[in-house]
Amino acid sequence: MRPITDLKNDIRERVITALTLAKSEGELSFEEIPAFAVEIPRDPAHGDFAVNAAMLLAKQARMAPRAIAAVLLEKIDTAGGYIEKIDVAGAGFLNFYLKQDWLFDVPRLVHRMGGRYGSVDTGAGKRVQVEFVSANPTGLLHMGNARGGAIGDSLGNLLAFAGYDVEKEYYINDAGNQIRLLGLSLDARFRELLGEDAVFPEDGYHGGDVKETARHYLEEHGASLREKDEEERIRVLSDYALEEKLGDMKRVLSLYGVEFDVWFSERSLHESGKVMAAMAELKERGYAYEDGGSLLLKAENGGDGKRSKDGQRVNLEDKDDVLIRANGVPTYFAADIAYHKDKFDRGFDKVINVWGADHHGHVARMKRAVSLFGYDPDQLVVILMQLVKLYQNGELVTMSKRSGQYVTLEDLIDEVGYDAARYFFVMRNPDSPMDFDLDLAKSKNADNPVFYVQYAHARICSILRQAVSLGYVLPDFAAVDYTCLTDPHEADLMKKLADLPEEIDAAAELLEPHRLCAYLHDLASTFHSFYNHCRVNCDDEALRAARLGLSRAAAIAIENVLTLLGVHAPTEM
RNA sequence: GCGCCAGUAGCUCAGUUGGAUAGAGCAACGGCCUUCUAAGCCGUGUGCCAGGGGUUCGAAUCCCUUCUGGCGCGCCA
Repeated sequence: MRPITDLKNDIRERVITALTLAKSEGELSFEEIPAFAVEIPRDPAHGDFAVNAAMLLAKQARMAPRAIAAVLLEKIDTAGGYIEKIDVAGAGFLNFYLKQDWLFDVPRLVHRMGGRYGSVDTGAGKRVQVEFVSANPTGLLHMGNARGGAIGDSLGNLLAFAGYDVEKEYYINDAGNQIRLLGLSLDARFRELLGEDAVFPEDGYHGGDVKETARHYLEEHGASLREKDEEERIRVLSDYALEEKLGDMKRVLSLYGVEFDVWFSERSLHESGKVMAAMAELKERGYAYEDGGSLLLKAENGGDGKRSKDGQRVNLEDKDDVLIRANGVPTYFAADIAYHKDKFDRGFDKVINVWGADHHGHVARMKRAVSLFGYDPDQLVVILMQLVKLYQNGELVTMSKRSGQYVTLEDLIDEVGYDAARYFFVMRNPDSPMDFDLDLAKSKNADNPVFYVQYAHARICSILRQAVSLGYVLPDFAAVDYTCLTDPHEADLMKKLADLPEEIDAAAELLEPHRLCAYLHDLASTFHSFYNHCRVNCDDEALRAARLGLSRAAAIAIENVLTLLGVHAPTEM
């Protein structure tokens, strides 16, 4: 049930009927009806809905847009009663002014649907996978992961609310060189702890967390590992670290309100033979070839391995990519190909990856790889997040795994709180680089927009408590008569509430959860304004019931959206 | 060199997938609580939407181009 969509469709039908009629009566001449828009004008003075059909038709019909609009104005059937009037305005807009009756159904609809209000069925049960965070288990979760976590989790919730069947997945990079390097780093720390003069690997992980892990292993299992050979030590220590670090990541992500449906292990792809099987298939299909013991993926444009003078790649389409090295070890690219093939083999209609912008060079290759297995590359969508820069005391905080100096997600949650962290990250368009001012975020003041929204919710809860404490009996809000809500502030709030399903639909289709924050701010603002102009707990019983119901409906909408964002809706502040 | 992303008010950013007079928060100033939460409301002003071309009834939005910044272009992941 979507009031605004229903109204738009109805207006659209009436305009199409009028166009057809005008054509058959010879008043307008055109081949086909253009794809015109029925939209809500920014300026309320331009009516409730505006139609731009006349402008789009001008060339075909060889008439001035306003003249066309004037014809349509005569032809549009306004029977049915909800159209107050139609005007021709501006360059040829048809502005529809509606009677307000439809608005009074909105609060009732909100109360009937409750926690489901705003949900739509656009997704029609299609299966969507959202993969995000997927941080390397060699370190701690950092600001980039925090941004990805907020965006990915909210996006997953949003898509589910829009009717998709959603799975959230975390890809564990538990194979490859980095894990070996982690093992070497751990081994060095382990032996240091035992008083040996261990050589720390050149590119090793210097983070204090690695030392901690080595110490934990020693405390738990003793020093006997020292007697084993190096490969054994590395294997045991890296396995131990993986378990510990993954457990810790799950703990922190849980603090952050992020839970995954599936934790998918890269290593399992290798061990099950899926990586090699995918490579064999590429070779069979003629997309890959062997060269000196290694396997290469043929480039799209012939693949002569062309490079510019400075030795750098000319462009992605011209260069063959290595899949399996001469020593038989598959590259990360090979594993990722197998991983994405596996995703689609699992039957998802759409696969969404949330990646850092530093991986953007990988996107085109991955889409192509997917297409080589016969899947539609458009079904793979990669959301690239620009990087997060941390500032403290006005200076850039550099983050480096090598140096081991970075602010972790857990630090952030401790300092700014769970709600603010989630909201702050999802609020911004992923395309924009983000400067995160730690001092600003730490200062728990009203600068943070999440408080503004939460305050509206808490305020409404307080009003309802007040009503009860005054001895008012709260009616069934789904059955209240709202026709007494004639103040413009009340109309604005009902309209804003009616808009939620449209916002959900748009945000889900565009994969842009940050739109929800903009909507929340608008809704909260509209409510605050209403609150300051209309006394809710007034003496008039009918008006009071309607205003309480309207307020409560606003609280439901706020809570529903905050829940999608993984943010609490406090009942008092 | 090639590619991706960005450039909008003093600052941080939106901008409903091409609509009418470009918006919000912060910051500044002035009003509003002896009745529902002042973390709020109301009011005051600020823009060569980076520059230049083009597309059309209409462009911050689409195309081309220049400039600036970020990020990539590996038998790392």
